[in-house]
Amino acid sequence: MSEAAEPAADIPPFRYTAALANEIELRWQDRWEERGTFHAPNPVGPLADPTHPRADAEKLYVLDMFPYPSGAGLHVGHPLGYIGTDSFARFQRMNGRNVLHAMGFDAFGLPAEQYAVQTGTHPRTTTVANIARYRAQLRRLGMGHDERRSVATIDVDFYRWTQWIFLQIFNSWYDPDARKARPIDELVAEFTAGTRPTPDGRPWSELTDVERRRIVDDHRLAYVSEAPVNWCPGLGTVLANEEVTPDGRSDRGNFPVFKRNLKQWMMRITAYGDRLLEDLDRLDWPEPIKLMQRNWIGRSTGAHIDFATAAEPIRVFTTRPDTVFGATYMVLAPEHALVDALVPAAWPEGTRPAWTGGHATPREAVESYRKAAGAKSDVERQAESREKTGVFVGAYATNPVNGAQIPIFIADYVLAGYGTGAIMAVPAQDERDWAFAEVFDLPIVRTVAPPEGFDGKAYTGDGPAINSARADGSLSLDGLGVAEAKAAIISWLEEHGHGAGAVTYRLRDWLFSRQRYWGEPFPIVYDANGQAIALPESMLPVELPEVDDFSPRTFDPNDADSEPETPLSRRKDWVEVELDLGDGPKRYTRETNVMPQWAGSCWYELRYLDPANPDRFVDPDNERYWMGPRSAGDCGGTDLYVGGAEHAVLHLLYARFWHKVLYDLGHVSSVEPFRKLFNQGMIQAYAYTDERGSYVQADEVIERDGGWFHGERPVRREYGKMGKSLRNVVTPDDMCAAYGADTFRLYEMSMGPLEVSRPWETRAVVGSYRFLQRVWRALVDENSGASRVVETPADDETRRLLHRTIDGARADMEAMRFNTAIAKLIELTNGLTRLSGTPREVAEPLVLMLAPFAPHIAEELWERLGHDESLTYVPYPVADPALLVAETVTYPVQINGKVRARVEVAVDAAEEEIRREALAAVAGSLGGREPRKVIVVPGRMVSVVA
RNA sequence: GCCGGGAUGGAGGAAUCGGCAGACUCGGAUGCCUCAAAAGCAUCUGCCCGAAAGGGCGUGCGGGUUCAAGUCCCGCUCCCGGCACCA
Repeated sequence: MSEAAEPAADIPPFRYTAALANEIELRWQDRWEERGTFHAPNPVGPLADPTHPRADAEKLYVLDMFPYPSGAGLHVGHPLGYIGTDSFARFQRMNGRNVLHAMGFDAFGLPAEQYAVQTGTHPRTTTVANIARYRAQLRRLGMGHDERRSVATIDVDFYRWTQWIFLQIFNSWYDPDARKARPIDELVAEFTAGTRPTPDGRPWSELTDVERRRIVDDHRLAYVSEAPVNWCPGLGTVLANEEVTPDGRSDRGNFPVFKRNLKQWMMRITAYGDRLLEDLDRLDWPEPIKLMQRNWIGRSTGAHIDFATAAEPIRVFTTRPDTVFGATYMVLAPEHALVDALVPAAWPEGTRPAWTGGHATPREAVESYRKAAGAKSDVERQAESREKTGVFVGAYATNPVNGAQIPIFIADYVLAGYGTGAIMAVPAQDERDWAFAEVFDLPIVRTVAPPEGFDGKAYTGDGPAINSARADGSLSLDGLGVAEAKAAIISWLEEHGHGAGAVTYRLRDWLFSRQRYWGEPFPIVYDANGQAIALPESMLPVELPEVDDFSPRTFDPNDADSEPETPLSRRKDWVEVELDLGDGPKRYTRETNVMPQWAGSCWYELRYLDPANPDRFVDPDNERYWMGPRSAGDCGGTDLYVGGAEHAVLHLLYARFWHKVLYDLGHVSSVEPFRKLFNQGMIQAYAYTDERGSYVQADEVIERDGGWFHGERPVRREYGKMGKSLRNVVTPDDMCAAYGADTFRLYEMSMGPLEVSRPWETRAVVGSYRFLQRVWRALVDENSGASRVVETPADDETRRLLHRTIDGARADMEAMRFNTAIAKLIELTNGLTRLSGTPREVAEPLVLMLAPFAPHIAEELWERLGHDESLTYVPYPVADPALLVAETVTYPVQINGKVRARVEVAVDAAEEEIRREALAAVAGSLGGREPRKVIVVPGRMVSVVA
């Protein structure tokens, strides 16, 4: 029988127990809140405070990726990054910085909406409750957040500015000559003045209003366009690729999914491709993340080449125009617009049976192949990457450089969305083309000589061009390297009107509308002509209206031609409005899509700076102070941004894009939103399944005899996420109850480097608890509660240990190596246990160094040391350099790489003396022989070669 | 398949610039305290041989460079993350 709830009677009354920790923690959390301890003063506006001790200090903006407040609350994995940033922020406050650290909530999103569809509970109700829970949990962990700045994306005062930023983007165009976004009015002015030609060359004055409107809309950074999506009539929604199963059905409900075009709002992020790419060089981000963004943007240089056909010419993009003499066939994406015009009535004379797919006519073959390709999801098209499929369309194209007639195929390894959706196939220099050529027995002509001994198939490397000359001698690339050959062929193509040098990107424009309820409404109405019109700023916010039913209208699951009807579209009284937009009252209909969840996370870091500003999304002075460039050439942005690597591409790219638009339009002074990025690892956990494959409660599993058991039954262990369904969740609340928040924080920071993922292990938490107990015991007598701090100076050894600790801990803290900083604090503390009392000159710096990790116990001990004020703004200890230098150095002496002896010599000993001492120490091992070589590395070691 | 990252004791990890591998913590062992247990404290704890002294081996695997390699180079294996066959 265990009566664990009752503390044993003989525990000393003043021991640091979980109960005492909880009492201390709740008290200090109240005190911090009352005193506004973590309020960071702004330069201007309601949060300005010239009397604040850090009002004139150097600033530091520390940012976490804000969470989506899920119904399950936090588990121990979530706060890892938050504890890291809080520890860093607290350290930097002690270094005199004015630190801004706040936490908001990314609160629009699908889970609350789906819950609402199921239960009828308004997503706002659920979300607001979840946010309250998250706030309470974070407060309980002792986060030093400025709670005045805690915003949520669902707040009307927040999303009115999300809408405002949308309007800025809508009312802008990208000027490629200026390389920046400019107000759309300036474009109109240029057209009107005739300084910018219209697309078809007609004078602006001769165009109708609708024509003008169309030209302008084609330039906007936010625009409406047909975009291919996964339309699921059975659910009435568009699905993400990951929600579509490999056989083309919906994950939820198993309905058919159709890939088809729908009218969608798009953002012209591709206009910023080059700047998003170039400015990566100015960011202090992990190289792997930058590389992922570079690959995602995927800028490639090459050429467009036009291949003549019986119909219109086929334009291809290629990065290897130098290999055009080796183009022996062409491949179009099955969806390519030109395919229908190319297909003849019958197979041409001599068409090989293998090319027809067994069909009687090209039309049949094409349609059958398209159907098969259309039914495949993108995932499946990838999975089948090895087995090349395709079909001849029955037509030929002319290779412009040598006049060769080359067959045209369609194949799903060519994607409609990249480049021009068509390729010239050069099997000798491209592996996929080689594989396809092998399947269809197509000719292979090498145009780059592979190196001697090359026995592979396609050769993609550099080498002299071969077989690359026109018969009439007017063009020859032979002998040129790849780079020179590219330059030569591009100028030939340009001269003869067959093509031109070109750049393409992998990056595509951003699909920005969602056919859902729980998101920001667009500040857009449509007029009688169906033209999108931006609402004026004065009509913001467009509030999300209440609806009876949160689900979209569903259709017959097989009705591929159905059109989405969003929840908002059913509120006819909201959709139909009469407005005066400057030309008298008229009737309009509102946009009934909502924005994607990304919208709020694209700019929330700016709102933290000025959360209550009613006039602007952020005051320019506040933005410049917290995020502005620090020097010429600096890109500005937050000083630190911590979050998981799963956002490496989408969120971080979208947020950079919005920020750059705001910069171009003069609304912010920083070029980039996040100057420095740090990717924290994930806390993972073991889960256990029994013989039936059901999960068993993980904390009831015991390890014995090299296996795992739940009761008497053996269970299997798997490693991965923490989750309710896996029955392995451990919450911070559990840890606070068992040990207190300080122990929990300290443990998370000491488990390993912040950037590394690692398994959670509850039984190891006690190590951090014991450490805090030892610190407490060093300063407080457990039996009497009296101070154990003595005013006598520390002995020399203890003092040197202290200063080595300060020196090392400070360096570790600067570099966010919290685990090794904590190890050093433990060593210092362990060095105090042999003393009968703890000298104040050691106790005070120890408490201060502990404070970033375990702020509550540190505040409590600091108060017991006789200080009235919180230690939040007390300077972090500084080491005395004189005490860091040892008097002697112990040199290991190696013979042939193995340590055979050690010698201790004075720190300033001459090399000759070290050498003499070392040789004397290993004389026995050498047996009188002369060493062949002796290497003395000052301060390190001596190496003898026998 | 491609791209990126990683692999160190029973476990998490340390070694920051090529210079003593295993700091610190968990777990384990032994002892002190205790009627007993818990808690706490102390000592030990990479593997193998050995009673010990001592010796040998050792940072995923195989090579290489070097007086010296966890660290650098070449070739593999496995694990984790990302992916849009990107021409």
